[in-house]
Amino acid sequence: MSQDRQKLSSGNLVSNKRYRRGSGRTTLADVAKVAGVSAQTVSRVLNNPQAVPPPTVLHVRAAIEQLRYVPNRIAGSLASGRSKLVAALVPAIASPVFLQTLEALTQVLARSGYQLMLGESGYDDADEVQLLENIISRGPDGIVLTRVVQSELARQRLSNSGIPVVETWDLTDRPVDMLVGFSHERAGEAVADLLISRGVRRPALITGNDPRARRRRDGYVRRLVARGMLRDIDELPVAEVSTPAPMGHGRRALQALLARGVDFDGVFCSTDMLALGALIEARDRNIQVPERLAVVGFGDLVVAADTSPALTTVRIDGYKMGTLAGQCIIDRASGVQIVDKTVDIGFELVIRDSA
Amino acid sequence: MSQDRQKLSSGNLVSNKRYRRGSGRTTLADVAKVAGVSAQTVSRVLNNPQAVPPPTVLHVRAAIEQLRYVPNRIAGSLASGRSKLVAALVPAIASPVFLQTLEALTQVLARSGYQLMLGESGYDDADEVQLLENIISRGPDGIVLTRVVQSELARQRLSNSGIPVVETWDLTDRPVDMLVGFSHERAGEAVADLLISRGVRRPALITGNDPRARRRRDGYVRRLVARGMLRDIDELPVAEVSTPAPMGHGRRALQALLARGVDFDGVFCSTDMLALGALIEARDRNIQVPERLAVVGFGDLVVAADTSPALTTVRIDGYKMGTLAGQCIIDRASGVQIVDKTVDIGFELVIRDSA
DNA sequence: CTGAAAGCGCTAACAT
DNA sequence: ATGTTAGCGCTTTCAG
Repeated sequence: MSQDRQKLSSGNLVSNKRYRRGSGRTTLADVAKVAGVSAQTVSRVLNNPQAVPPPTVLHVRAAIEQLRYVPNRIAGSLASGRSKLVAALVPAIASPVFLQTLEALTQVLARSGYQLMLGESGYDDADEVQLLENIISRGPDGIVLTRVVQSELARQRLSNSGIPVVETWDLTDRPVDMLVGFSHERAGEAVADLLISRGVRRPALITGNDPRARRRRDGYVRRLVARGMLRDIDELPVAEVSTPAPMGHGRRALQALLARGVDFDGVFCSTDMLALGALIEARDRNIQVPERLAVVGFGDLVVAADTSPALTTVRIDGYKMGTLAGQCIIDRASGVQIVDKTVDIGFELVIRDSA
Repeated sequence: MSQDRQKLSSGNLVSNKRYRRGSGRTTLADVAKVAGVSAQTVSRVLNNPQAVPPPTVLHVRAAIEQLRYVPNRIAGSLASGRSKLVAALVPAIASPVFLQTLEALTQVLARSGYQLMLGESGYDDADEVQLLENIISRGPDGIVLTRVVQSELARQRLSNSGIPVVETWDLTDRPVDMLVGFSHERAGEAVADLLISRGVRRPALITGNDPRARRRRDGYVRRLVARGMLRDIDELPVAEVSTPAPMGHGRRALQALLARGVDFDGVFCSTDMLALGALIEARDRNIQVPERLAVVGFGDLVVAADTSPALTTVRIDGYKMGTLAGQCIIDRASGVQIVDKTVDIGFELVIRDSA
């Protein structure tokens, strides 16, 4: 299979220094030799077959089969400057929130021959820069972030790299590059309005402690105050848990709220996971939902439709965000001019039975 | 910043052909020039600093900072034959089952400077070979599969590639290379025993249709037959749903089973998701769990502990599998001899309230 | 401890 | 339509 490598074997008149040889794996050159064409032609068959007459294509393909040749894309990437790799960064892999986005992204990208590189950024900004530098050094053709870039240094590194960047799951006035997201503040406001319209008089809040949950809280509180339900945030019964919060935290948060003895008849949970926990806890305590307690979640996880009572929540189309983000990068790679570098995909209230 | 590139600028006496130049980005050579050392020394500072005297290290690091140099690992990978990339393949990204494995993997790998490449294999074997070839062509230093390799062709391609492979979440007599998993048959058997020991007389089954769920079913049925609970599988009330199955499928599967009018007092659900759905449906219909219906899940998702009643299930340590798989690859990369190429991490029955 | 040379396997640019 | 040449940016090898 690789006994055909002998270039330089007798040449090199200067000395008999023995510099390293190939890895022994089959290369383009091997295929070219067997097929009786140049390496370039093999490369064309692989990357741009319509530039080669069909008989030649067939012939070369036969040689590829025969040698079981697998191209080395690392070499290809170095030569071409394109890696066909896209990096995605999520705060926490185990969090179900970004799964649909990731799945959509993987699928759009796969269709165009891209592969996904996954990184975990955490919720804090500890080594944002370092992680990004590691990613950049691997030369992806695009970077998708499921959050907005935090530090100024990170944003500089990103734009210096020249790599297309898509920030998602949030909105900002100063995107690094492209942006596909929605307003957490407005989502919070919408939930406040909803609860009020459902006759809730004394709203409460169960929330994660990440920046985006805080902004949902801010929108929620602002609107509650604006509509005269509260004087300020100190009047709101709040249970804060650390992100990412599993369902159990929702149960215990509702317990904690109840234990305070303050009366409330509606609760906005900053994630569906928390809401699910609240729902279970309420049921266990025979608190009627939504009659005695209205519960609203956020995210519209797949499970939300099948809880009992079915969860009223804010639908975020993670799938769409992933698809759009992937499309942005593919478009950019193929030189398409992106007109709207910022897309607000909005959100949607899904009224089910819990509020 | 990159005005220092002039090698060949006046040379090249033969002709003035203008072949492509560099990308314009800062390279190792640029740093070397600024620091007044050779490229080699800069490379050493980056990859093996203890081989360079501290003052030189500092000096070179300053130049790196000054130029905001980010190494090009693609070039490094090509030259060294090591990419510091590890590929992971999961059947479905949106499935919560493999999340812990993925997270653990990402974390162990990140600690050693590796980055994860993620691929979605699907549950069927449609283009296993093609996907693998795509992965292999990117030269990962390891491949982690969250299933056992199906086709003979795929297994050949993998072993020919010479890349370390870890299959996980299953057991087989013929692993491609390394294996970290557990026996689905035995898990099924254990559930049968558990249900019987809890006084269940007429067991039922809600199951996904993927190969591994089938093997859990096989173990379950075999044991039930062996213990005289059934004559054969046809006597078992079974609801089969397609994998990956969201919670709603569990609700509807229980409905379907109930609608048949056949009596049963215990049900093994092939995933926790299905069990959660069954639990909700049972509660909605006022079927007491576990008194009138014992429910057992599989997987021990984080939520399982916080349902009501808390879910009795089979605990699979996905985190451990991910950690071990990552370790296998790191060890292999550092030349450590792996003694046990197959590790059975087993499983554990977690008895809670639902059975 | 440091540097020069060679080459990793491929593709872009140019020439035919 | 196909081949030739140079070079992508780094690391390995070898020599000082």
